[in-house]
Amino acid sequence: MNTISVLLVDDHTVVRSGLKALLGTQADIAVVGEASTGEEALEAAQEHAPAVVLMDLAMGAGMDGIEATKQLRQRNPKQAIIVFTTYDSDADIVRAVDAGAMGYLLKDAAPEEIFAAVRGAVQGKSVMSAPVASRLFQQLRNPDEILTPREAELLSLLTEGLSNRDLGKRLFISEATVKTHLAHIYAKLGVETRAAAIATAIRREGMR
Amino acid sequence: MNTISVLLVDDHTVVRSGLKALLGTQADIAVVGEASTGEEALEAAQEHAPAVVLMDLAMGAGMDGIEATKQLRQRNPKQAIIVFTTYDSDADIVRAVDAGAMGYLLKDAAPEEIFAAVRGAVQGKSVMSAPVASRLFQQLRNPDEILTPREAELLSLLTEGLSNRDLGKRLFISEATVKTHLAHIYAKLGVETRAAAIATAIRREGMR
DNA sequence: CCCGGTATCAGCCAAAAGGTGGAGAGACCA
DNA sequence: TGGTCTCTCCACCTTTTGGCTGATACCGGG
Repeated sequence: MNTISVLLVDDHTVVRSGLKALLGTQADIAVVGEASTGEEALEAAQEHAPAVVLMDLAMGAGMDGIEATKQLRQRNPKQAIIVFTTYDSDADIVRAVDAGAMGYLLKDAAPEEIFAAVRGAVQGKSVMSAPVASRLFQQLRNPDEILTPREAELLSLLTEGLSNRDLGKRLFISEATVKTHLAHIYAKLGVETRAAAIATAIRREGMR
Repeated sequence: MNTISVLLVDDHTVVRSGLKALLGTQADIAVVGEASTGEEALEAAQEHAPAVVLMDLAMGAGMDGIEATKQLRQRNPKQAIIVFTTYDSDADIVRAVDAGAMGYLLKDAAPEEIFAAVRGAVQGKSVMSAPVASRLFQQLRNPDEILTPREAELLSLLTEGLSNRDLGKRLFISEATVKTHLAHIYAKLGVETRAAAIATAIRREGMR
């Protein structure tokens, strides 16, 4: 069996060395490079031609993991990329899949899960952590919850704490229209108040 | 020079092994134990009597890092504990200091920073990452913004999207009292609506 | 060509939230 | 002991939100 070459992309030193140590225990897996930013990842991929890229989404500065994933796939459509990140937000999962990620692991994944994901990726298999799979499933099962572009725009402004009047001014629509959109958003999110909408929006689009 | 014994507490396998590898490069530092939950941390500290504990705040399940820190200090007031976590939230920093943490590092800290923190901790020195220090400074400079315990409690429930009535029921106080607290919170946070309060609260207490 | 989805707007009414001002009780500290 | 902080509560009033119903207009697919 060929050994699988892996490129690590993460801005946290400890995470990189942890992954390296972990993957080093496997005879058929070898870390051939590391990068701490999206830009470095592109260079390193060019240089080492890794079979699999383990990619963090949140990079301290510069190009983020999603963008790096897109560009890597653009340059080499066969490149296998596994997202390896801390939080599982609906938005990130969808964006990662769109960008062309083969798998989506959370950082608290068990070592076996990580090994399986790396081995699966070279065979074209998708592996993802259970919570991620569950969320993806939810997304597919609840198409009701997908907001229209306008609604999403409004929701995003809503999380800034704006009032209906301000939302109207900002979007050049009447307060009545704002209320209509909000009612739809509440229904889709399954909440009754703007407070709850903001809470779910911020939490699901990003963290925890 | 004596070698410094260190206990690692983090629910992420990769973070633990990364730290272990990193600290292993230093002749005067030795990892004597690992724990993935607060409960395990207490046991391990009892068993290994480490000079320094590196503690993650967010533990997947069970006792969190703050609570574990408190209890460790209670059992051994001289125990040096360094918080080592991903995000730097104002609330967490204050709570960690209250709980008795000696230092506060972010996970993207440079290796040298981590070594310095460990070495400093055994000498009673506090070391913290620059962003953390900056936030602490802000806290001290803006005492207006520090919420009372009750207000903080209310704010945290507020971010769940509860109504005033529900807040009252949950905290066993009248709706009038809820409104009073909210008015104070708004003033301290510099916002005018609950929506904005939730937005700032969630954003500042936790995530980027 | 009609239908479903989207985006826009209106009016009405009830409920919730916010602003103002005041007040009493307990804790803590100088 | 007097002052300050915190937590609790009240009344009154205005503004904001949310629920409901209904309407117009555009667009794209069947």
